[in-house]
Amino acid sequence: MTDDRLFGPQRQERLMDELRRQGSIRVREFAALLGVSELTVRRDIAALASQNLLTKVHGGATLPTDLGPATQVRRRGTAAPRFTIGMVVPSLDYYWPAIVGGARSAAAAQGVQINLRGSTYDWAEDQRQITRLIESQQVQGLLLAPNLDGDGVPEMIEWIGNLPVPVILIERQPPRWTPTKNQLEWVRSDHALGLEIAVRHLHEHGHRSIGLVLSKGSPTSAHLERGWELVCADLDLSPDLVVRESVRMQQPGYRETIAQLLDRCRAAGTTALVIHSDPDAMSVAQYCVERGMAIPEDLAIVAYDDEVAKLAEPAMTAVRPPKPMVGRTAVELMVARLIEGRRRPSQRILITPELIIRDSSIPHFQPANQPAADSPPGRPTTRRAHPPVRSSDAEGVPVRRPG
Amino acid sequence: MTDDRLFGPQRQERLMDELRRQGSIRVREFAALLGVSELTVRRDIAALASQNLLTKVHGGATLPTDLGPATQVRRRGTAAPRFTIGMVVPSLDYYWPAIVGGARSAAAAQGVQINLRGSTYDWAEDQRQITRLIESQQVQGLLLAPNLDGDGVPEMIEWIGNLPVPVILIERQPPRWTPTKNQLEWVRSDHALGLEIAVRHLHEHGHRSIGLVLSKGSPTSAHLERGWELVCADLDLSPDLVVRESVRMQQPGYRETIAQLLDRCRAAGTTALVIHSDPDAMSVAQYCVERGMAIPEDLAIVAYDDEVAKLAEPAMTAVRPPKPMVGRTAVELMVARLIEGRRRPSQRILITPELIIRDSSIPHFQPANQPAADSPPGRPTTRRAHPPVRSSDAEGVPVRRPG
DNA sequence: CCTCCGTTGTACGAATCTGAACGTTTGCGG
DNA sequence: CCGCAAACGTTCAGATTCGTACAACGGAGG
Repeated sequence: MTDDRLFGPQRQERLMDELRRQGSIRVREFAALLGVSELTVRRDIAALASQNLLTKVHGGATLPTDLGPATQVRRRGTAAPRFTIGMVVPSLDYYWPAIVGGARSAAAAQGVQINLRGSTYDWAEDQRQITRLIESQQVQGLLLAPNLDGDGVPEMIEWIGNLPVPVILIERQPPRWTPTKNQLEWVRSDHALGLEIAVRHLHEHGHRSIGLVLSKGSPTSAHLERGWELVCADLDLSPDLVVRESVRMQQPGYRETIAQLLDRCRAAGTTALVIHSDPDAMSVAQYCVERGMAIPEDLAIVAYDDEVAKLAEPAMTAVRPPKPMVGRTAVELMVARLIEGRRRPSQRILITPELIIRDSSIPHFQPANQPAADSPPGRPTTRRAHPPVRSSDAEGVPVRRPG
Repeated sequence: MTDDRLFGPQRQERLMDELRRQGSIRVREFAALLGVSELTVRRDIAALASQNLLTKVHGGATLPTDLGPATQVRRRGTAAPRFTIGMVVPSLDYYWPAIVGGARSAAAAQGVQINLRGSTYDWAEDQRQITRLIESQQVQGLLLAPNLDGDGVPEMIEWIGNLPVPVILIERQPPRWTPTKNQLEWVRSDHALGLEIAVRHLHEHGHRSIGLVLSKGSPTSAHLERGWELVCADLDLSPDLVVRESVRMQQPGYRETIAQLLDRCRAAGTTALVIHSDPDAMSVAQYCVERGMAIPEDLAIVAYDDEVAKLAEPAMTAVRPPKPMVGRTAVELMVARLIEGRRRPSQRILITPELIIRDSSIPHFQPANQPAADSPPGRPTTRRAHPPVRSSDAEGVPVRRPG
């Protein structure tokens, strides 16, 4: 509670800060913001302009631009400078719609536009789409999700890094170091951690032999497998029971695969499974029910991914990758990048998936609260400000941030 | 405790302390606070300003900044929700002021307040400060940087995770998984990558035997060492020449340490060093100059950290950790967390350091004279080479195991 | 006890910062 | 092309702050 008034240099620093954030400043607004006269703001702007730290324009100031003086400061009311961001995702009907949705909603909030292209998991096709977007001259930035599993990754990264617009990878992680001036930025779900959360959830409820079913060919699998190894080592579990076959219904021979899986479980005394892709998990659950196995009691299941898990019977406990948040964060990061330019340090962001506890992992019980069966070590009995979220509360209603 | 009168140096220390806490000082207020005359305060400020410890401004003083000095503000009258964020950092006079500065400026822009506490690298003291902040009931969130090197880390993490307000760690990375409903969030500089950038810079300019000097006891060292191992493996360099002794001037016996270091360099044919902490790097550089070694030509040096590197002679090439950005990002993340509540998925953010190329790593370009004497086969041109990048070695990108 | 010297406090003119007024310029719409 | 409204910047005035000049205070040493 000192004094609201700032020193001149502080004011100027603040102004530059706002400028870097917003891309432009209007004299009137900034004067009101700081509670100083407009004249003072103009004086500050003049001083900063004389050092080439900003460009004076009628109505305010903008970041100094190499491309000649900017047009005109945005009028009040418009939320932000308008950009168009290109987005190329490998699929428009699986996994990605939620990410695109998050990106769109963030774009709307930021006053920018998304130019979406569906591609495939093939790099050549990606390249085609990207080239087309660039050549259209309509996009100032790109959100990409190329497949980084195959060969030629360094070449891909270099090609991407040399595009004339900033790029942010979504749900992809390039090599540690990229041969570009600014390291390539990315935003992705931390699937390894998501898997770990699932396994620890099962472990906390007494399961000591846990298996993992992976969908072959998904870029996610690699992360899941890594998380699997780490968590098994930490919890002293055997990491051996891993199946790398899709057990989805459409898959030919899926029943045999499931049968073999269950045999292995029986042999190893395994009481819980984490299954990648909730349709696969549902497939296993249904098979079990047909065979007379009770789902949480005889075999606990946690699905990885939460597209349809809540529709299953019983409703599936599932790890929900933060897809909308990935899209949203990528857009916000891109807007910041576009506004602040290449001097902004690059960021790499991991977002944590969420465990949605439903009925396939722990027995459904009545409101009368009973602590988990046998609680392994590390039960923080401290005060919980907010109780953990149970299934019913996860309606699938996306949380939209205000603004 | 003592008599109410302080001696000059004590007063100045107090002033610096207040300055680091508040980001700025007003002569009138500080004079009233200490019960001395304003003139005395001005004299103190003038003295400190002459040592570049602060920047004198009309009405008081601010922390020194690169350009147009100043930082913090308090915004008023706008509709943004008001929060107060507690911040506990282990030191107020080394490394952290820049982070605090970034946090303050972001806080100003977001219309929130920072309640800063200086602590030590000792957990008990941290705990005391944190408890005090919580009990004051004045903070809605906490930015913490506890020392995670010693024992009892799981307990610390759990204690932190059960605080009644959200927490974000800055420049610290807790274990992969934390036993809280929402995984603990953090924002930190990617020092490992920063080191890699430094090494690759040297590698690009022809150096094939590179050494590393680490400051013992710094939390940063572990990250640097990790980056060192990774980059050496990638570039096929020997990772053996690592010194873990401070070579700073104050250090007793630093000259012997440097002498031994240079002996090892000579023996191994090492032509370049990365040295943690720019004062240490300057110390080595000065020693070399005294011994008649030319700095970029006979031994290239990249300093890690960029507090004073630009003041050296020759000006030091340095890796600059993105400290202000770390502070800023943490505040922005906290504000988002406070607005959106605990349903917002947690994020972990890595920010890339920046390589500031000055004169200690590549020969200063001279227009008329000879090209660089007989430096290693690097080109003084600015064209960027494209060093090889191995594909699947990135941290977090697992190698798929057969069977 | 006295003097020397460094530090601190008071006084006051100079310098700086800020804001209001007002004539001039710029941008925008008809 | 013209006119209006907003934005700009020069000028002046009020308030605050700065720093030199000089006096007062207190400890160290002779």
